[in-house]
Amino acid sequence: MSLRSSSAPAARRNHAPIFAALGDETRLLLVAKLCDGQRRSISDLASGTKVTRQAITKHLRVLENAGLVRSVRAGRESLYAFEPRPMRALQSYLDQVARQWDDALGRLKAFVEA
Amino acid sequence: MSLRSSSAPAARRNHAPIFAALGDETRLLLVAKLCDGQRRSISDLASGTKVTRQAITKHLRVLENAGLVRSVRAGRESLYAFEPRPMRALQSYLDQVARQWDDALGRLKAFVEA
DNA sequence: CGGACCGGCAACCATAAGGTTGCGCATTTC
DNA sequence: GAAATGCGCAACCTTATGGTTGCCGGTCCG
Repeated sequence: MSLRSSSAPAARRNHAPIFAALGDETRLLLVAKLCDGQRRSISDLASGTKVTRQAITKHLRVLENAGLVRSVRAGRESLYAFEPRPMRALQSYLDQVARQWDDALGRLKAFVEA
Repeated sequence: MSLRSSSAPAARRNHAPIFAALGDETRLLLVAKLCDGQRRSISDLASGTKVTRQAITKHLRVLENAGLVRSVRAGRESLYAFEPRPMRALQSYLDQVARQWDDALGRLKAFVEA
């Protein structure tokens, strides 16, 4: 399946927001903190960063809209947890691109050696 | 190696711009077109899209600054080629995160069954 | 009950991002 | 040489993004 087949545009439309959500240093930090499986509160996640709690809240919402984290309200605090599915989707997308590239190189090599 | 080890911040600083560069539908389309190994001119890449040539030029510059493509001037046209290294870096970063997540799940499972 | 803690909401600000139009300059092509 | 093609640059516009401050409502704990 080529990346330009009929289903590819949908794939791009789906993957672009996830890439965008990961395209920020602060959000990558949040993902790194959360992917150890622990649920964490906003204040917990904000401590140790240079920005305010509200900024972290905004970043968490971006991640949540991309499906990369999930939040549950627990008493007075809301706990965030990592959600692995979108990143697995990115992995297979990158694998597709890499495979396409390797195939192209393979054909070029075969052509040169012919 | 944990994602929060001393070298992890540098990794995030390096990877965030690449994720950001891929976080746009139009740029994902450009990457998909280019990862077949063919060099293409700007006008070529712009044909078939809904935006103007200048918009495509801007997107190509973003991709180039992220190291995802390389451009060579050839006569009156400038040809763009895919550059695989940054995406390979993203692959291993995503693999790291996934591994960390899987390890955490494994520990949780072991704890529950203990 | 009263204070401390957690978080949501709204307003606001500065800058970046994505896109357009217009123009000019090389390079091809006829 | 003249027309057409490919591109870069600059100006401009609109909206998104990342961040802040201030305030207010729950919730927990003494």
